[in-house]
Amino acid sequence: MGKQMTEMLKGTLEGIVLTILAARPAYGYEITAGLRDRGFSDIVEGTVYALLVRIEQRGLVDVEKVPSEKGPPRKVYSLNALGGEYLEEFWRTWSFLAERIEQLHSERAEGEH
Amino acid sequence: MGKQMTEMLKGTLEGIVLTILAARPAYGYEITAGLRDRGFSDIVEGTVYALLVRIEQRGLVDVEKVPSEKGPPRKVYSLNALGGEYLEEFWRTWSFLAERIEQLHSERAEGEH
DNA sequence: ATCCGCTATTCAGTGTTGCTATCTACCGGT
DNA sequence: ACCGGTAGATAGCAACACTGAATAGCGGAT
Repeated sequence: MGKQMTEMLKGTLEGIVLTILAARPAYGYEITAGLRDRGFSDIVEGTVYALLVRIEQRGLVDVEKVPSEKGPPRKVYSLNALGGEYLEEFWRTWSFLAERIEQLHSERAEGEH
Repeated sequence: MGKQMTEMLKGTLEGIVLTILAARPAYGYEITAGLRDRGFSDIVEGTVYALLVRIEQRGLVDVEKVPSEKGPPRKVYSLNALGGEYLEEFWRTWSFLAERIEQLHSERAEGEH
C-alpha cells in the first residue's frame, strides 16, 4: 500500500469499521471482505483484527462467539451505545476536516491556470 | 484537541502544509498562523516545526534563511518539483479515500429512518 | 492418508505520525 | 531590568496501521 494511504487511514479506518458494524454485526474475516468490496482492497486481515481488539477493549462494541461451519469460531462484533456515540463524533470530526481540506483544494485549483 | 482529530490529521496535515506552500513560500511561524486562519486552530507550533523538518529531510521543499526584523532569522520553505509530485499524489490519495468514506456515510444515512 | 486451500483469529515487532512540554534566541517598549 | 511578541528546535510520549508469521478447523483433491 502507498505510504500516504497508510498514514491517511490512521483514525479513519476505525470509523470505517465502526460504520460497517453500525449497519449490522459482523466478524473480522467478514469485515475484511467487506472492506475489499468497498474499494479498500489493500487492507489486510492483521490490520483489521488488531483494530477490533482495540475497539473491544475500549468498550465500543459487544462481542459474541459463534461457532462456524468452517474453521475456528467467529467473533461477531456489534456496535453498542458507547460505540454509537463515538461514531457520531467520528462523523463530526470527519466533516470538519474534510470541509476544510476541500476548501484548501479548491483554493489551490483557483491558483492554477 | 480531540483524540480522533489528532489521529485523522496523521497523513493529512503534511498535505495541508504542502498545499499552503504550493500557493507561496512561507516560514514556520507564518504557516502556523495560516493554519489557524483556515480553521485548524489547535495545531501548535511544535507540531508544524517537526513536520517542516521532516519534509525538508525528504527533499520536498527548498529552504532559505531570511533575517527577520523581529526575532531570530526565518526559515522560508518553498515547494520544489519533488514536493509538487508528492502533493499531486496526496490529492489523488485523498480523493480516493474521501470518495469511499462519503459513500459509506450516505449508505449509513439511508439505513437510518 | 496426506496435502492443499479456504476460513478465521492472534500476536510480536516496526515505522510514522502528531502532541506535550520545554528550551533557546532576538527585539522593542515600558 | 523585565516582559511580550516573534521565531525555531527538540526529547519523550501515545496511537495507529503494517509486516510477517503462527495457530486452528474443515473439506476436497491427489
